[in-house]
Amino acid sequence: MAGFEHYAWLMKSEPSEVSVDDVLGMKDCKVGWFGVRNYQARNFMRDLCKIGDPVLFYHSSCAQPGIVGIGEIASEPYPDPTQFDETSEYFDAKSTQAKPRWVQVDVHILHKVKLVSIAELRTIPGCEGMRVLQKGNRLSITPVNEDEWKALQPHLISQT
DNA sequence: GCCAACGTTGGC
DNA sequence: GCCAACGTTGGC
Repeated sequence: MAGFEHYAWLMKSEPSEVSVDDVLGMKDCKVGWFGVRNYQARNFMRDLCKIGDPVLFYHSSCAQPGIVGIGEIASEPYPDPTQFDETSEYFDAKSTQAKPRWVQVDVHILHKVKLVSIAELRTIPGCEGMRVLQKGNRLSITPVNEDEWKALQPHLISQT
């Protein structure tokens, strides 16, 4: 993806699976982004996520979908262990230790923010183009460019 | 619960 | 390689 522009990442999680509070309760406030089974999303992690890239932590498929926290990419890509776990819903019989099909990165949560709901997000000038707002978007990881990131800043109110 | 949109699968 | 069928996602 030559010339592909990104600055930060928006990463979606269902709070019933892993919420921002769950991550804050984990060691070093860090979580492995397991369970991605979409090639485009995988490729973002494999090829483009860099340690230190800013992350918008987003809750999806819930009563109040939206941005709930700020974090950063905290590891290089590495094989997603759940692909080898026969008891996991993310098990992939076609994946091998020698040739893992799925990778993940660690995400470190820095702090929570006051919810920026998807409805509010749609109204922020400069954020209209965000992938997460596009019809039919289903990627769990989407790039956020620098202009979108800057446009968002006044709306990100830190919460402890 | 509805339903549009999308990715994946598999027969041909 | 085409494409219909199917399953999943996710906001509403």
